[in-house]
Amino acid sequence: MKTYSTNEIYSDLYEQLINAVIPAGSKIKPVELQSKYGCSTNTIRDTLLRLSKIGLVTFQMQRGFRARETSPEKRSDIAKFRVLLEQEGAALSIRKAGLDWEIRLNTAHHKLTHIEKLMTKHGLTDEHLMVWSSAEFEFHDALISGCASDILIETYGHIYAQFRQQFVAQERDFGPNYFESIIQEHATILQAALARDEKACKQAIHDHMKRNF
Amino acid sequence: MKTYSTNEIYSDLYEQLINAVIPAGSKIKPVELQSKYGCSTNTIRDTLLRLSKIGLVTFQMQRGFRARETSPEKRSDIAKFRVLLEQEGAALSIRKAGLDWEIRLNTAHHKLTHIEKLMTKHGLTDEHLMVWSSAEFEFHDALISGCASDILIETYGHIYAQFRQQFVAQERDFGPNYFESIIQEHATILQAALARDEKACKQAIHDHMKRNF
DNA sequence: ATGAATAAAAATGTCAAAATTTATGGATGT
DNA sequence: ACATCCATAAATTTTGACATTTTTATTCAT
Repeated sequence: MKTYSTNEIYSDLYEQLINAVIPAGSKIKPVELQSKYGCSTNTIRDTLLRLSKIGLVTFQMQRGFRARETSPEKRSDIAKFRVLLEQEGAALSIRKAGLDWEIRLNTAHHKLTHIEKLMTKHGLTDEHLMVWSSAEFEFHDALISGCASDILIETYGHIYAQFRQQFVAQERDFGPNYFESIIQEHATILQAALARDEKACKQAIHDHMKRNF
Repeated sequence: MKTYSTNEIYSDLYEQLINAVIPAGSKIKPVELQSKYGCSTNTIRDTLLRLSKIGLVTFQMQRGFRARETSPEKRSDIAKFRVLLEQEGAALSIRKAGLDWEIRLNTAHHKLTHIEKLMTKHGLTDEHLMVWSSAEFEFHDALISGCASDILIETYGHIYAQFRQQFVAQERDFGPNYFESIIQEHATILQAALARDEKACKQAIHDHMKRNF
């Protein structure tokens, strides 16, 4: 049986929360995870406190931990907030960032479309979805990476994680035309960003997310 | 000697971080706090992990805790980000909120000016500064409280705390005309908000903070 | 002197168990 | 049937000891 280092426990729980293996809103009891990870309850507690920093886990004194709850209102809320941050980050990047930002963004987009095309062809395995998931984050992260605001980037990371947690939970029709739309939307965002068109980029970000409002 | 409950330890450390009694960037060692609070090092660790959620404390595996660092760039960064969130929160409130929001805001402003006038008269004791500090937060919090976005309000709270931590640290001339300007700025924000003038309100928020950019 | 290597000290992380608090289920009385 | 109380079980928090890692101080060779 596999043994886990503390960092691996963190990553593993992170993945499970992001992918709703631990469903949003469900209670998380250190005692139950102890045996799986082969460590003390205290180590689990420690890890869960660290996960509560990014907001994937909520914590209340004397009543332990929960995977952050979800509801239609909360999903809408987080989607709108994500748009706000991403629009601002992208606009600042367009205004301030240089060539290396363009390259970073282009690279991330290239990787992303590569995977997305694979997925439209072969359908979506769990493994593909995992890779896509991180490529998608890297693209959006690259988009705002030239904004020169550490706190915005940090916060965006948290919000993106919560967004994933909330939306992966609910079933969606990942039909073939779903990914085709997504591919188009990402391309539009990229184009506007590289053209240094602030307004168009904000619009494209909004359009990309509006199905989640 | 006073004994501390865990929640009191949390609050006490919170205050010390906000008011730079624990200076920004300094190391925080559980062993040293243990004796003061009469508990085990582990309880301190637990509390510090919880404080790291709001960003007052940074944590790195194997190298413990620090009060979040500060620098001119970081102060500028956090001030601008605070403006972004507050502008958005205020604009949404203006658009969506009703009478109870107006009352809440008005009440908070009334309390705030009351204290600010006291301070211009009698100079500023540490105790006054403490009261002012929380009244100032309550005003700004009330301003965005009608935005109907829990995640925005939650995030704003964290950012406001970090803002305090970073700016209280550095000396400022709290001269008599400092507070007079502040009083005027708060009044301008209030007016614009109650007049439901989104643009003017955003401008007033920007002007209120721009000395910190 | 300078810097790498090493030893000593300090700080941090992990554990298992005890103490505390909260949740659960059943008996009692209305 | 319904609520209240109590006893029991379960979960959470705290502790103090121990293992590991990092930091600091010292030695040694260049």
